[in-house]
Amino acid sequence: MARDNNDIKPTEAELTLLNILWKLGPATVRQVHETVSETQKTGYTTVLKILQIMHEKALVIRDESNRAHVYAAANSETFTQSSLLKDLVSKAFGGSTSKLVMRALNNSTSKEEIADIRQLLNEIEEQEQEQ
Amino acid sequence: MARDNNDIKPTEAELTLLNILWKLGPATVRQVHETVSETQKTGYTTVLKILQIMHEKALVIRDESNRAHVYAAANSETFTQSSLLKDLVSKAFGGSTSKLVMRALNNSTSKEEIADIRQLLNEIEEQEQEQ
DNA sequence: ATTATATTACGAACTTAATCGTATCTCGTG
DNA sequence: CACGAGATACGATTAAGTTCGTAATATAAT
Repeated sequence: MARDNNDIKPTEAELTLLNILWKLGPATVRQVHETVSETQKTGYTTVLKILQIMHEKALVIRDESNRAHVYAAANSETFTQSSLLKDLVSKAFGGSTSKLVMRALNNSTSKEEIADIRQLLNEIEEQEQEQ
Repeated sequence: MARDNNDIKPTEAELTLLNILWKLGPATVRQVHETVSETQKTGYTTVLKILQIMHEKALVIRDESNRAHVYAAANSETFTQSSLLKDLVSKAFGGSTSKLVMRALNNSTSKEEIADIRQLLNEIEEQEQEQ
């Protein structure tokens, strides 16, 4: 009742690699490892292994036509962000997205951010009007 | 660099029990187990064990003055929600709270919720004015 | 006091995640 | 064609999380 095709929650290490793949686009293990090494010390084979596991879980796709396989995120960053948010909403906010939003807003938001969010609220309401 | 006194991230099972404790207030293992049993089939000693581990981690406090220990969440629901949000913002939204908020708003929000959020934005801006 | 009952404590089993060393494979170059 | 560099595959290890059975303990009832 939650382990469907497209809704496997990435682990922490997996999310780190997904962030890199979203930034780089399709990339080899070597490229991913180089990028991850900028901020952490992690062995090459560790990165390889995690990418292989992610492939089994269908979190990434890979092109095996060349000797160095090329990995790419299976889902968009937006999609994954939404999944993670839904998960958190259901587990820590009693299913209420607006509660989550309000809690987040109380944490930290600058004037510009508030303006951006107001703008977005307007757009959402306009869209609803049209339907 | 993230494992301070008050910022241990509860696991999934732990969060389930915290939700119950926030709802019930201070409660015995039996009470927690009864509540959790409404939605899942979980053994009594499983609940006990998790609460004991949470006590070691200081996620809960307990009153041992009676035979049946009374457990209570160590941190408020609000505090924990904020912690979880900060964690998610840093791991999946590049540190941008407003990106998270906008993604959440795009997911699902009713007219009333939008109104509530607008209200909150106003209040936040007023507060900033005063400072 | 003895027994029954409810509770905590302890520890084992199983799973998943994360890490890495070693073995194996592939391909371009001499 | 042999070799070496660079790649993948495989398996072992460690740690954390989850679950629960059994032992030990404390309280209440007979």
